[in-house]
Amino acid sequence: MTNPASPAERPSSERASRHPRGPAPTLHDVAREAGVSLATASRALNGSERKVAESFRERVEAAAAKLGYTANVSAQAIARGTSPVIALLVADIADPYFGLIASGVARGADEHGLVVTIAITERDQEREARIVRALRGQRPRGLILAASRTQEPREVDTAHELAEFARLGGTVVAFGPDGDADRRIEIDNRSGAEALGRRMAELGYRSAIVLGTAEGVRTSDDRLAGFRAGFEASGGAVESVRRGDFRRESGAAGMAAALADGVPAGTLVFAISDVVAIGAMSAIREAGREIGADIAVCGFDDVPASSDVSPALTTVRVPLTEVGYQAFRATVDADWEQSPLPLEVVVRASTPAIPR
Amino acid sequence: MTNPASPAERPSSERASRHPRGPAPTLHDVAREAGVSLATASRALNGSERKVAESFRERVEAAAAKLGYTANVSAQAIARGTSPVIALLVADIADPYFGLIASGVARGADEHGLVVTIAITERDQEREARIVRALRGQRPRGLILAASRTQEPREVDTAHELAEFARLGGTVVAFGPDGDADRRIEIDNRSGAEALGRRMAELGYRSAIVLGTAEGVRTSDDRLAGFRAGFEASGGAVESVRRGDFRRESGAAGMAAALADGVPAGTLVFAISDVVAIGAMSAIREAGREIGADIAVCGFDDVPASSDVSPALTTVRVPLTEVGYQAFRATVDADWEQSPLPLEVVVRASTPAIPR
DNA sequence: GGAACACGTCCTAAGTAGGGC
DNA sequence: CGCCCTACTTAGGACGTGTTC
Repeated sequence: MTNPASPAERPSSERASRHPRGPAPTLHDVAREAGVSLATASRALNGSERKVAESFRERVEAAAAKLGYTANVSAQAIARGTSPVIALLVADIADPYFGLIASGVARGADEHGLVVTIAITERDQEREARIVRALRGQRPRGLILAASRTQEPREVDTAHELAEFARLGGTVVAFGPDGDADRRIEIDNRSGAEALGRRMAELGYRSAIVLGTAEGVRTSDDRLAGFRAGFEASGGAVESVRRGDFRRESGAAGMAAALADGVPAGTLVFAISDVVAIGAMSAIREAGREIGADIAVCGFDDVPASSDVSPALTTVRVPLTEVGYQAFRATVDADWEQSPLPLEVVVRASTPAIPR
Repeated sequence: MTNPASPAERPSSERASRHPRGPAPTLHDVAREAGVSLATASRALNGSERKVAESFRERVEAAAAKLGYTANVSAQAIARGTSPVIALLVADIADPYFGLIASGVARGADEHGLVVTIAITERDQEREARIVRALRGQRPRGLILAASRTQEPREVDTAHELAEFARLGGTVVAFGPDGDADRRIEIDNRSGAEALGRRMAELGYRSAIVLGTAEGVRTSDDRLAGFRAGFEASGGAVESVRRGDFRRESGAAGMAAALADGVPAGTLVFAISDVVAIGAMSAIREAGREIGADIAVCGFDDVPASSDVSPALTTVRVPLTEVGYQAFRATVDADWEQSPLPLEVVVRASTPAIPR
């Protein structure tokens, strides 16, 4: 008789597989294989500061390799009281804005041997609360809230979840001025938009339409206020503000509505983000108008697509990958301080200078 | 004297926080608070099929809510022998191709109450092996390899890691014909590209330049072979193939090189992906040539940006979010079978019909 | 419904074997 | 010889759950 106590037959409903199934080798198995004690094996592989003689270490490592051993992270997490994961909450991972941020977070995590778990909030407060609560169960080292949210006090639910999360020793990093977070990543949307507004006025624009999101969303409010301040201080006037969300379709719809109401030539459209601006551009084109000399468009973020549309989109460059990387650092570095995140106005063909 | 045995002072190097730190409430705490046994609390909250009297369940739930209890996922993972996570490996999360796939995976995971951990392979075999190995420690339910890889047999390293992963009961889902995976998501790149090639020939194109990636990358090989078959069967000829990678810059560089060698008007450029095609378009524009009547361009994927560039890019639509969703299902459904993933040629302005 | 064990790891205490001084 | 120092071993508790009896 061979070893396995109860091989039994697998229920046929189980996934078919060409591989023989079996339990994962444990540290115990490795120790036995190497002929050392459990404690030594533990020290040799995932070791503390205590030293292990070279010959023993080699034996243990050889045994581990032979058995294909990998430490059970869950078990380590329980024993150590902390698990090597960073949770990242984004509104929509298919949006390049969040894709770039995620990219930066992932790079940092990789450098530190941490794992990134990602969740989609869809900018829904209730969903967000549910997710934070579920993620709390993972006992992550840190939680990065990248989805910009409303200015209004968060519903008690999420605030409570975040507080609870922090109480367990996790660091909460939020984008923007978030009262419930331990640390904040500040993108100076206001100044960036202000510089953009000034620059547009300098180019000769005097009348602008703004495509924003619902009032109360910080990112949108700041960009809008900044743009208005800069544009009006230099002689421009914001004619109207249309509200939508951060999606391309929202930009197209908002622009279409504006066009239906009539948009004089020489008008500038400022969209809250490049993605929205690109949606607006498609609406302008569909209406048979021209982008640039006829209707000018500018956005915010400098997403890669912005330099690929034509005419290329004028925007404010935000170093999003760097932003993500910093958010990660904020999560793990004890004495973290935000490095400056320089924003830069990038003028392209979508906003030609108006000849006087 | 208050309770805590050794409050001690925290080392000042520790992260500052406005929240009092403390251990997470455990099931034990909940049971004590509710005045029931541990087993009952466990059954009431994360319970198996066994019933718990309503009055007890209520008491337990009330206690849990009061204490802000959340089950420790790691502990559950150990006890149950499996953890509620799906690992997703992509080459580059900032690439919209993977962003869309990730979006579909995340949606599926959310529906099933699973967590998605994401890792970046950068299409580096060694990195991939390392990541799979590290992820194995998490004992995830499933592993999705979305990064297309080379056709050549994988280095022993990764193959072994994958086999080991499967042996522990995890399902490996790979894109393309991957011998080491339990399940495969097949995108019919060849047929799609063939249809595109035929269609381009029908539009009147007779001469094409192809921008591909290094030989051996399945996705690229299939698309290239399919395009060539369709295009040549209908009277076209592929003049040259330039190799790069899947990034925008690669498309720009490849196209710039081609332009330096001379590209006659009426030539069609087929790029291995939309992202590459968009890079090529920028190079064409920079060279002072016109996209469309002069040099036509088509791509593959139908990434959102493709309909936003102008002229809009002709391409093959791949339902990427659906692909991601299906990859997720393949991971959890016992009797999964791939549903058809229809590809569709989308002709836009970047490939105008050539008047004869 | 409860008591007790199992899951895989880390950690500590106490003991032991060997080497150099 | 006795001493200390080092690096091992054994034994067992702890972590928070799920799951027999």
